[in-house]
Amino acid sequence: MRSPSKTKSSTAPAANKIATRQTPCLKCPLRALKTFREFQPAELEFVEWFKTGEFASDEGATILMEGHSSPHLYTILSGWAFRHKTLPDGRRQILNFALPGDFLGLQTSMFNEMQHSVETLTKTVLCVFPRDKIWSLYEKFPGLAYDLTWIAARSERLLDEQLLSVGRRSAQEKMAFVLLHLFYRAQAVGLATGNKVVFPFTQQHLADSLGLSLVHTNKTLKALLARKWCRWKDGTFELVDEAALRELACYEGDLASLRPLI
Amino acid sequence: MRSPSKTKSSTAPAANKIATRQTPCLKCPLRALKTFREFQPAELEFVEWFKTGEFASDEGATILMEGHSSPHLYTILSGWAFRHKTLPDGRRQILNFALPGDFLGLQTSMFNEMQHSVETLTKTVLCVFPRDKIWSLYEKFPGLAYDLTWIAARSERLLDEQLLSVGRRSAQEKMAFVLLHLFYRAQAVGLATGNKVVFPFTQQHLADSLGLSLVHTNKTLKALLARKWCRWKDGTFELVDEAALRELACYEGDLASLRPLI
DNA sequence: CGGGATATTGAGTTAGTTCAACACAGGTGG
DNA sequence: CCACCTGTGTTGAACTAACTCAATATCCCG
Repeated sequence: MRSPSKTKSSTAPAANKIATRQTPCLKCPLRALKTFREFQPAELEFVEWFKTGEFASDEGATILMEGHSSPHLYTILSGWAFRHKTLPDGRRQILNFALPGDFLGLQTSMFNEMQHSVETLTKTVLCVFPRDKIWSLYEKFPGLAYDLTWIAARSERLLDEQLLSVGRRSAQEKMAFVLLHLFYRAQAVGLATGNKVVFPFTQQHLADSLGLSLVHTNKTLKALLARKWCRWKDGTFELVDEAALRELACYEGDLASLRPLI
Repeated sequence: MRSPSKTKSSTAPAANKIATRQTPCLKCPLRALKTFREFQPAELEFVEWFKTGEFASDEGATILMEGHSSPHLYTILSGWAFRHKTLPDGRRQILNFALPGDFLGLQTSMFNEMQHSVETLTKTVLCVFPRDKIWSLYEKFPGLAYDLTWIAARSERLLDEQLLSVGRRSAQEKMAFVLLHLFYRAQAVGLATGNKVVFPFTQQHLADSLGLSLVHTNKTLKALLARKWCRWKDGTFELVDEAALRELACYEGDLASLRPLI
């Protein structure tokens, strides 16, 4: 049996929280991105009403916890986070990473209890929505309801891809795949500068995401970087030979279609 | 690199199809099960209208194909199927299994193109819904719209669990987990007789689901069966020591909550 | 009877794991 | 300012879970 990955979540449950209202949805910087679909004025007004505040969190904070429920749903306004599950002995699997524009806690509103945790990788600002208002969304704004289903279906799609990766790709392929995938996603929300993106996660996070041990993740990463198709130094990832990486990763879809932002 | 699992889908794309209307939703045998929530008369009437027919398929038939789109959504009325993805060189990952009451093809209605395939394991009867009618569901029946999101969130949950399994459980744990999981799901839709269920899949399917090779799957299964906590002979699975299996599998949730049936 | 799909088993190989040591950076308290 | 600590990254060595290859046994079906 594999030994648990002994990751200490550096900070204890969420520090510094601010619940002040700051960014009006109308001026949400994410809406400007061409990644997101445009809203009707009425929809926007509703979302404005739906949003009850913002939540600023430190890095390494646990936003939602496995086995607990939460009265809130969240959208990431800025920052990175990740969803994960752990086995009783501590082995951890990162399910996926969450970037600005991503929705968190849909399970909360559907099932009451979360079966995974969410932890931040950076300082993060979240838009907060009360789950008890969600029903009025379904009643009054079928377009937004459709969007919610769309969002859930999209996560499912990402998970499918991740599952294929963890189950059937070799370590090197997995590595190439995840780096490329995260690069594309970051790029889609405007986090890329040319072919560079700041990656806020550690090798331990990659290991837990890919289902590999830390040591082997390190060796695999080294081997991949030695190919010179990408660089990763001082927290910054740089894509050099996209085609070569895609080939290695068996990367097919682009997953970067137009999406809603609730 | 692992070699592709050379699985030949026995039958070519779907054989014998019958598109006659047979089971009125009102008398749907699945609705009788306590697993599914009750519908309002108006909802039922709508679903009746939404459903355009039934589709009877042979075993081993491909219902939906990766990279293609489909004008239909499906619900399984009877039979087993599975969703899967493949890499260019043929390595296959089974994403999950689908049982009666499960919804297929939500991705079709949200994204146009499927990124996974769906294949039957047994003779299967599917309820057919045209995707172009789905919008009226959102407009007129928020309750059903909510259900659709619920269904998508549930699949996500199952995938989370599956991902944890493939990424972090040992072969033996994976095996125990998947058998237990499928037993529970089959039981929930009335396919169990006492502690026995007919499992229609082969070891190759298990291998592709767990991310293991066929040979190792066989050896792992043998070793598990040698523990006498369950039996599997002539296609019938029998649960003997549930507690022991759960312990081995690190099985936690039950995933068998009340659900909608569209 | 022959062919195809499935299950089984043994033997050798390898990808990935575990253990252990060390290097480096940043942060803290004396 | 230094000593110390903790989180992160690196590397080598030994081990093992899982893989590949290959052969054989069944069974079902036409």
